[in-house]
Amino acid sequence: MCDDVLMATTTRAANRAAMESEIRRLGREHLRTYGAAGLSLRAVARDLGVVSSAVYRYVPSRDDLLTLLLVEAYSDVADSVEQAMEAVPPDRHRGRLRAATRALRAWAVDDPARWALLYGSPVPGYSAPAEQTVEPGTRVVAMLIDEVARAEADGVLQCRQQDLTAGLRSDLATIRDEFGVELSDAALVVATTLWSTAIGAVSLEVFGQYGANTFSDPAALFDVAIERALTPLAEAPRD
Amino acid sequence: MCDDVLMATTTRAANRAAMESEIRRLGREHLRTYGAAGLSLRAVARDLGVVSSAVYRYVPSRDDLLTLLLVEAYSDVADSVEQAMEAVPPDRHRGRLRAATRALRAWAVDDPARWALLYGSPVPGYSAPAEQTVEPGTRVVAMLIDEVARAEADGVLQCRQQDLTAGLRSDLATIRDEFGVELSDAALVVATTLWSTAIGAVSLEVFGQYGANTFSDPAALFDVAIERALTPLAEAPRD
DNA sequence: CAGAATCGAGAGCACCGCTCTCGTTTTCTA
DNA sequence: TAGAAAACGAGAGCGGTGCTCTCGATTCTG
Repeated sequence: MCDDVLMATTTRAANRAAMESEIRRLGREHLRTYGAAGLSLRAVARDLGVVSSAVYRYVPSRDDLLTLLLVEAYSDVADSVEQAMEAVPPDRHRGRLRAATRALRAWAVDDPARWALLYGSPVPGYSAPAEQTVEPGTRVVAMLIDEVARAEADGVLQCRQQDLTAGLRSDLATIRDEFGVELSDAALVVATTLWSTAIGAVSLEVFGQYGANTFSDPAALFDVAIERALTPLAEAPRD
Repeated sequence: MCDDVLMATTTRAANRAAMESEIRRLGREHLRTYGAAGLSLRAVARDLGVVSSAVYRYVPSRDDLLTLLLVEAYSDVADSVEQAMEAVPPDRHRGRLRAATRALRAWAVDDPARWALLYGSPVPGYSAPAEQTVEPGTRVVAMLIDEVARAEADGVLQCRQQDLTAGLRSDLATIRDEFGVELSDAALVVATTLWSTAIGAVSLEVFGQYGANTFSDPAALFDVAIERALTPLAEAPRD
């Protein structure tokens, strides 16, 4: 009896857990295959062998499933970047940044649809709930800023001060506070520019802007663009 | 009679022309409002005061309308960039490139949905026909490359040669041929990096990756990122 | 063990892209 | 200028979408 009750209890809960994880899995799969706007709950239901209305027991709406996958993707790419950075010694700032951007690109190339979900055009009619997406969504750029800050602290960042508008100065101050990090305006500009360049280069490649068969070695092109963005950082020995 | 015939003749043709331009206009409007994936021929038909099947007399399919708007957008942004560049004297290469990227950003900020159509995630299930989109789609980057090439020819481009892989060298050679322009590998890297940075910075801003109220002056941030990408170019007098 | 919560199925609503047919109107041509 | 041909708009229809509601059946719980 007790066993029965426990069985029964776990049966329900286990079924629910299995269902939810299966929906996520199929969601990822459909995202990969059909893209964000092509994500269809009915199709997921079909693959699940269940009628369309049934999935609404587990997922409030299509947009909520999208949010789920969005948060998951942000976390995945951030984990991937983090892992790549940590594989390089902490004092090799340039090497760590290089590894970070390479991991970013590799993740995107491996799953273009999820990259599109994160950094592509917003899905029409869908706006990601900030309270769920901001934290995982800022992890990557936070790591870049942090690394540049540590490079500056170590005195290996050589960049001439640019003329900045008062508005921009105050914006940069806000960001500094937000990420809780100490670095100069110039260093912060280096970090955000690196970020822009990386996002731009990856998106151009992944979204097919280079044309079908233009580059046989897009990774090499990506690297030289990143190296250009990294010029203010001194090369560490054996970097 | 002759008048009648002419009237009649023009009535048909004029009606068709008016219809087609109205569909384009409504297409642009819907694109702006609902995004690429939200572009619906039925909705256009409704706004046109006509039954849905009627618009198929003028547009073969939804995707063809999308292609139409895509080509139009590529041409618009290229025109805008071209105009901005031509407003700066031909010898001020850095100033011209600055003006070009600023025009690019201004165009995108003014119409984010069309920017998304050009440089955002591809619309699922839709792939732009290369024979129609490649030419207008490469105009902007062609202008950037051309300007950098002329800067190098004028001897105002100072960039140290990077180590490039053999594959990348041959890719760059292909591009040089494609655009029919003479410039060094290093200069071509400068140009493509500038392009990446510009696209990345604009997309980050327009797609809302900076967060809702992070930057009060995103144009200033864009400018400093571009200036960093433009460092290899000497400043012209009074630039 | 009975009441409550949960579940899957199914019908239904409004929307989508797209195709086909059917009268009407306009244009071309003999 | 009269008749053939082309173009046109309306409407019905097909299969797809997200999402809501109801209705029995199952499962949990007090």
